[in-house]
Amino acid sequence: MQSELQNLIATALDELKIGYDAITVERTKDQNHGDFACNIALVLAKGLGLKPRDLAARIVASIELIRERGQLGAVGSHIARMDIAGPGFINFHIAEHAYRALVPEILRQGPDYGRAKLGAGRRVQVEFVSANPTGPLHVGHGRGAAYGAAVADLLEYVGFDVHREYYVNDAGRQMDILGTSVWLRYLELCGEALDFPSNGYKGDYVWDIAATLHREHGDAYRVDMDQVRVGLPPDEVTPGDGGDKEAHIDALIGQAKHLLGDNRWRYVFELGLNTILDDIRDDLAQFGITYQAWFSERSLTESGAVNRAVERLREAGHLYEQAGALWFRSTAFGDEKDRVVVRENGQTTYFASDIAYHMDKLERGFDRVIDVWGADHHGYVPRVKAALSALGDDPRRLDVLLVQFAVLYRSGEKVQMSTRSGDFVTLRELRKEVGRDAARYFYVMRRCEQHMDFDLDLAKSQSADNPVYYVQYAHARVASVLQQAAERGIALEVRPTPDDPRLARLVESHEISLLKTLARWPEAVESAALSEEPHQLTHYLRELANDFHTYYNAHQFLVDDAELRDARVQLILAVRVVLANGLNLLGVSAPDRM
RNA sequence: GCCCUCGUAGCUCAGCAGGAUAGAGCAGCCGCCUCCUAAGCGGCAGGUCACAGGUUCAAAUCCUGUCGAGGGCACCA
Repeated sequence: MQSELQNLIATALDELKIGYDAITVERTKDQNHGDFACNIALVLAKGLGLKPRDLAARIVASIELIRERGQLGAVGSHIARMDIAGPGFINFHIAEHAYRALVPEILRQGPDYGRAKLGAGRRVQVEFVSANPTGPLHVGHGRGAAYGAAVADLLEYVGFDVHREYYVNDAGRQMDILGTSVWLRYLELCGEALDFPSNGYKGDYVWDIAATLHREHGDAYRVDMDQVRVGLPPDEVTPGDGGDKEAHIDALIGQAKHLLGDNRWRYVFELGLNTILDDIRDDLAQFGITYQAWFSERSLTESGAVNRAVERLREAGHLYEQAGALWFRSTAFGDEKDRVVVRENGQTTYFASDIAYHMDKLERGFDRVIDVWGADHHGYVPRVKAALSALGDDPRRLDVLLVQFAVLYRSGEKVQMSTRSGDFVTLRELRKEVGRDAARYFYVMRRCEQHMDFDLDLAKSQSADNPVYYVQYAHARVASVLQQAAERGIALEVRPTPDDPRLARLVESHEISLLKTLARWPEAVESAALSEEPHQLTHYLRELANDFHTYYNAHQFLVDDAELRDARVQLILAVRVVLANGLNLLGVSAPDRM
């Protein structure tokens, strides 16, 4: 509709021999301004030395002329009226019959109503969550999960070929700390007395993994604590007690690797990694999120991709040595400071892996690559983009979406969290407490760059205040009406046929406004997808549900007049289709009964 | 100190590739079930769009500065 109007105005301007750059046609905010508005007269008036309203009048007159010549086609009959308003806007009023014709169309398309081909099959990779497998997902990851999944699903819906990926940080010091934590808990289960390191992972899940090791392998991994303690620098138990928790945990990792030997260390390490990864995978699946790939960081080293990336940077002349380390001159590409890629000890950094990973992504041929990261990683964006530029790639192919933290509130109180101490709310606990639907919906209600207050009490409440139930209830109500019809033995004739004359019976203001809202759905999807803002969907759905509830309260659907009844039922069936499509895109169920 | 994000109604937030009288949900007040689920609907009230400049036909929206909130500035991941 919008593009048809744009073409129409373009034709009129050509006719008037007026040049222009772009024509914007927008939905109006105010019903009194019609359905669509165009500001072209305001934009062009000054250059032409005309008053905006006069120019607008000439454009409208030109359109009328074209219409009289019968050169407008279908659009011509869709425009009921054109007004010149305010400072010089041209307002278009769309005929009601154009809206009514949408009902059979929506019913015919069903789950595909709103689907688009904008992406034209272009390949997009969306990487999201990618939390370190050092513990279960917590509520912070939940937001990235819900948001990333919604963006991916939206892009797919508008025609992109979407590849969802989870980057598994299965290498590095944090994983070593996890392996060591598991082993120490295991030693405790074996009866060894020890002071658990302040920097170790203290969550109960570490005990669980240790218990598995103990149950399946008895004392096979046991080492005398006196041996472990040899040469161990003191831990920092309370701040300022002279200990060093970093040095302490690093020494413990060294002891674990040394005392267990390669094979046994590897086993403990893998047990921890795999147990947690399985848990994360299961957790996300129950949250309605599945991936096309789980990409291992270690595989980048093993396949030689990391070395290859470093080599490419070296060949391009972007590396230099200093203080025994190899640095990437990222400042040449807008970063704040240069970054180390190979450490003094010869090990590559996490950043080097990330360069290799992003290089790999682009080599795999994705037209676009989207990373969903926590906002705490924002400082990381310039250096990754710098690396892509240095490799000769276009950094604009990478889009990094930063998700702000979610702060939980319970009875008005902020819920405190800290990963390391094990004192955090897991995603699993959140799902258990508020349910998958509420969690998925609440997480995407806000723009991702907006700090979010997650009100647990509201998410749990089965009341009108809860926006999820509000939308789901509208869906359930439609089902309920059908149920009623069946119980009363009313035979509904609601198979969609084009030009169904009975639809002309939809004349109430509630019906017209509902039709207009339904017509906006494809635009809402397109806008939400292209701007990567699923919250636009939640706003749209609330509006649609509100229009429906208002209609429900104002009019009876199952009336005696069969024509009117069938027309109304078709309308609410169309509402059900759109509600279901919207909820489905957000990973929320569309129940028939509540 | 430098960088990023944010500041809109009592609260939580939309609106921000400039557009017409700044919207919604909670909370508050007043109404609506002999009728398809009241998990619903209608109405009233509520604003210096943090502040100060600038850009222009037009600024909550763009630019600069100030103040405030959060985050980031590792040879950690």
